[in-house]
Amino acid sequence: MSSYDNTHKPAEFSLSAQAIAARPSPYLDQLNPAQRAAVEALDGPVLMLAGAGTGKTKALTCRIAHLLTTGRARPHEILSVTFTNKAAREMKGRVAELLGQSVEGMPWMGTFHSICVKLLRRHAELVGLKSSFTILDTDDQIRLLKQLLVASDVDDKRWPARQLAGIIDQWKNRAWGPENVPAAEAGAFNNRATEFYAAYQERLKALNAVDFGDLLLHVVKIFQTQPDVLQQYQQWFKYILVDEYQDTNVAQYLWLRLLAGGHKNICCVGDDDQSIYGWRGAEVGNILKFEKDFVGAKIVRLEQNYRSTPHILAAASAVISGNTGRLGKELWTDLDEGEKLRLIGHWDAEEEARWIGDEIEALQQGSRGLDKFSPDQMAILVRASHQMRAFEDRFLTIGLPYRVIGGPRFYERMEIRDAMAYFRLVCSPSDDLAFERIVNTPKRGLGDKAQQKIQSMARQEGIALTEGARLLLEAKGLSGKGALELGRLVDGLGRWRKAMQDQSISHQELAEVILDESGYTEMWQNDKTPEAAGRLENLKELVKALDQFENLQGFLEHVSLVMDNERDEAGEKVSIMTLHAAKGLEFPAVFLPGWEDGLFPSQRSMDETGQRGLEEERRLAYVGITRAERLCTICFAGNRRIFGQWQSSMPSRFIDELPADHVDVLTPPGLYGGAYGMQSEASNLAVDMENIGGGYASPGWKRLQSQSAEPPISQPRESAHMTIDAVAVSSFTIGVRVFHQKFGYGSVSETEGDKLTIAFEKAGVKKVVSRFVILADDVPF
DNA sequence: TTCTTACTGATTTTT
DNA sequence: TCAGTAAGAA
Repeated sequence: MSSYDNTHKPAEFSLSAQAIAARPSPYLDQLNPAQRAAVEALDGPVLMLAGAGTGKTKALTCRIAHLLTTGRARPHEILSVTFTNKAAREMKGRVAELLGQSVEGMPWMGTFHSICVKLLRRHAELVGLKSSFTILDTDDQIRLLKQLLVASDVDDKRWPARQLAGIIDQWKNRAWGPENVPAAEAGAFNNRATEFYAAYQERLKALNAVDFGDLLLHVVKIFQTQPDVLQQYQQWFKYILVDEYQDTNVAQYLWLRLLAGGHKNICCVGDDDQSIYGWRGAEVGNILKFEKDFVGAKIVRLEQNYRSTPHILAAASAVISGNTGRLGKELWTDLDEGEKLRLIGHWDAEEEARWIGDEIEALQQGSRGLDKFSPDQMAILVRASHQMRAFEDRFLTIGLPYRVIGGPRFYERMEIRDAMAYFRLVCSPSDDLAFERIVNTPKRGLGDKAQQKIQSMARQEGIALTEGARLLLEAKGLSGKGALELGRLVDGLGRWRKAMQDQSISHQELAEVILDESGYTEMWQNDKTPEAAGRLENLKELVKALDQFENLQGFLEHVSLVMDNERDEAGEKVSIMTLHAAKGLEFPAVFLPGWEDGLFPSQRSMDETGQRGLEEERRLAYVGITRAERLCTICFAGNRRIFGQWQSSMPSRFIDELPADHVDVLTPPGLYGGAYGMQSEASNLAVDMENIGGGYASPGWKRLQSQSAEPPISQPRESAHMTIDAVAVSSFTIGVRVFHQKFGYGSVSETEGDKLTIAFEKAGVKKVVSRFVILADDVPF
């Protein structure tokens, strides 16, 4: 049967286990040699370097199946960690499929966070918490910090709570407690970050609450300080599997190291080339130094790609080869050659969106000489979400069905969070954060002053806000509408709580009653904004989701970690998403717009983390290209409106890194078709392309572009030739009348280097780079 | 207290 | 550009 090394068999390899092991393992036959090696190397540390599209999940799930089938471990002895709930679900499903039975018995398959919740609920008292602790999300976290800042008289304009939250998160990612922050880092936030960090942790403890970072950190702390507890789990988890290891942060790394310290059977799967979450604390270093951390580690490379054509792989490999310090992989495929990548430049983002829209329609019809692609086989992957708008606008006008993936998660929506705050308050009346959130939502006439009275009453008596409110009412500390409404709220909370305890109605009905009687539903019904209907819809969905849980309590415990945005909108639609959201997905045809320096690679990335940032951007490019199965189209635009300002840019330096042999350069029809009335002579392609971005001097682009034998798609219709004059900067002085391609006529009102402020007759006052306007007198008519 | 208007400042976002 | 917030008006 399998070929694993017998000398590594555990001593307690019992007869029954052997009998189980004798069962056939047909799944092994579906694996290629590398995958099979990764599956069969069961003992000791293993690093599975799985390139994009190499069947990583298959190997991982087969490994679990193999552990079970060979009797190495029982389902509850395998710790299997992923980053997302989606990945965990998929893994569960696929293991079940392999084994032909459900894996309900794998309680330790889940996300880092969900597993930590489970551990922390068991051992909460060891870090001074009660096991009923609540989990705060980013929103609660920021509001809490804001309170601390206000209490310390910090101007939260100069020092926003959001920024402090970011700093604390980063520190938690690196497993630094308030005492451990290195002196070199402590200068952040006006030298007060550590101080507020400590205060924040105090406050969390008082509220019996944790944030996402704490979930890991507390567990690590327990493991570090309670050897007996650690040992118990080290022995319990015979085998550990980790997905997306390149995305682990320091805290997660420590957690894994501690847990793997016993049996040392840890298998980490990842791809250093797909590490794109460095800005969130992920440490590529973790995967790079795996061999050092886990002595005797076996490294298996999965390099056969089943997803993409050779052209696509060649392009991806060429781009990623620009990075240093890689573990190194060479993807290959035995698929047919397929289409080269396509590269095309446009005048601006609208033109880019128009062209991609047209192209998608053409591909649907099969009129590009290729197979037909249905809309759901095509995706547009952008660097930044603001790029999506142009596509949405365009697709709406041409009636192309699309779906945006990503965006705010379900449970992050305002209405869901409000509703949950009500539920929280009913379940635990001392949840002050929840109380603050909903006292005046819907509007009850309880403004700052009334809320302060409640606060001071509660603080005086050392009680929760709900109680404080009750006392305040009894003491007649409020009057008028506010008093009446607050009374109704307090009564309501008591009534709902009682109903919950009596179990007189189902928890679903209770939820509806709460939302109705509190006036929350009504608030949205009376709302005239276009979103209101959707919000009511979401609330309905929330109530529906309750039926998967025993009671409100159970729902609240899981919801913050488990509810995601998996709305599988039916229908064939083109997907629009960020490159980050696309990781792990694949599409037959992929469009990668916005490949311009400054946008992609993002200027900010490069400014903030320099070379490291650039390399992460390059990995993002690699992720983007490798999403494509058969057709990959890269676009860039010469001009883009960013924050309302027109900016021109150079094609991305990553375009220079594309291998010319694998790329077709297309000619944008808009240049000739006169979408903007701009005409040029067909033979003048090079000149015009230079003008698009304002002097495209990038050598790679010139090289690619000169190779292109592609004739113009459409011929000039009119003879009027407009030259964009790049040397005329000096002739733009204040008061001069000028003409701009897009904005029309206007007069210069200010000059600043090569930037002009122009009052356009139709388009209003704009700042424009001088090379995009010409003197009105020179307009050839 | 709440509604309105002016201002500011802005990637990526698994949990 | 536009969303989210902060200070002023009813």
